[in-house]
Amino acid sequence: MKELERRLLEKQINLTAMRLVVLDYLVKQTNAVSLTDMELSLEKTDRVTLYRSVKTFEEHGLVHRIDDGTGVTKFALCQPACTIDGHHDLHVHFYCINCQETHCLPKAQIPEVKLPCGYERQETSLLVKGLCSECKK
Amino acid sequence: MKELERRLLEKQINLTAMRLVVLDYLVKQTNAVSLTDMELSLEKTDRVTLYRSVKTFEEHGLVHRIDDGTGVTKFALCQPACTIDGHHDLHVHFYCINCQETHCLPKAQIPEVKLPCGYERQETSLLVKGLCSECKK
DNA sequence: AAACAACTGCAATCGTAGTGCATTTATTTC
DNA sequence: GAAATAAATGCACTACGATTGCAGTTGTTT
Ligand SMILES: [Mn+2]
Ligand SMILES: [Mn+2]
Ligand SMILES: [Zn+2]
Ligand SMILES: [Zn+2]
Repeated sequence: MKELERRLLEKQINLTAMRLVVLDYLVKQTNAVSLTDMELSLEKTDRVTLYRSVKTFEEHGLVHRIDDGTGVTKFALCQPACTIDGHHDLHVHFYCINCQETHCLPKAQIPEVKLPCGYERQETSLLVKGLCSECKK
Repeated sequence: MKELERRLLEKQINLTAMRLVVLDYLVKQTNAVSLTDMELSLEKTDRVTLYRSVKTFEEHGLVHRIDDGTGVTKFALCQPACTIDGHHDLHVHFYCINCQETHCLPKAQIPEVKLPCGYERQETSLLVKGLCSECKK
């Protein structure tokens, strides 16, 4: 439990019961989750509070949001490098069209992209859709 | 005008007045557009009909949809290679955080991504956010 | 011209994101 | 430790894009 608290404090996020519950849930996930996922798994939690908890986490560099093309935003824990000053992780995300799960692929870094002259890059996201290793079998 | 008709027939899309209007609009755009953009620009058009026209265009490989992270789907004409059998264009998309326009960057191809063992790629999308050449000046 | 298929337009629904505000809980100040 | 202040929470409600149902229209076929 101390581990969860440490993780919040490390990112300068005030401790609350709710946030500990949310973080506890997030660390147990093997794939990215939506607000609805959380809402269904964590009984007795208000969606808006979840929304704001995750938003706080995101602003402090504890979680990042993932747009997997489904129209529903997913969230997952960040790599340690992310701080309140910004997200500094550039990994690929994968959406399985069979099981419909969204995974972070931290080992697959997003390659540098050559932009046309005059364009300035600030963020890059790369999404691959296909079959995950489980569904491929 | 014949040009527009040819373009629809080429993709095996039946000709209708509405579809010609929509295509005419699309070919004049320099950036990706949302349904709302079309709705506002093309007076006297029903949003649902636009929705279905664009959907048909997409299914026949005439336009592709772009998820630029704003939560609103954008559309743009495809490169010629796309057919009813699928979209075969792998270019980068750019969202300008200043002018909020979304551009296709057909000259910036998406590099190949190494996936973890067992994953099968089917589609890839790469979005860069930043400042476009106009807004950078 | 009857029969059929494709297309269109209006109404209505769905689902997620987001805001406002009052209440509760935690922290600071005296 | 009580009052004042700030932060967090929960409920109600709004906003808006996506999508469906269905009836009416238009276009084709025989
Ligand atoms: Mn991730
Ligand atoms: Mn494009
Ligand atoms: Zn899968
Ligand atoms: Zn711009």
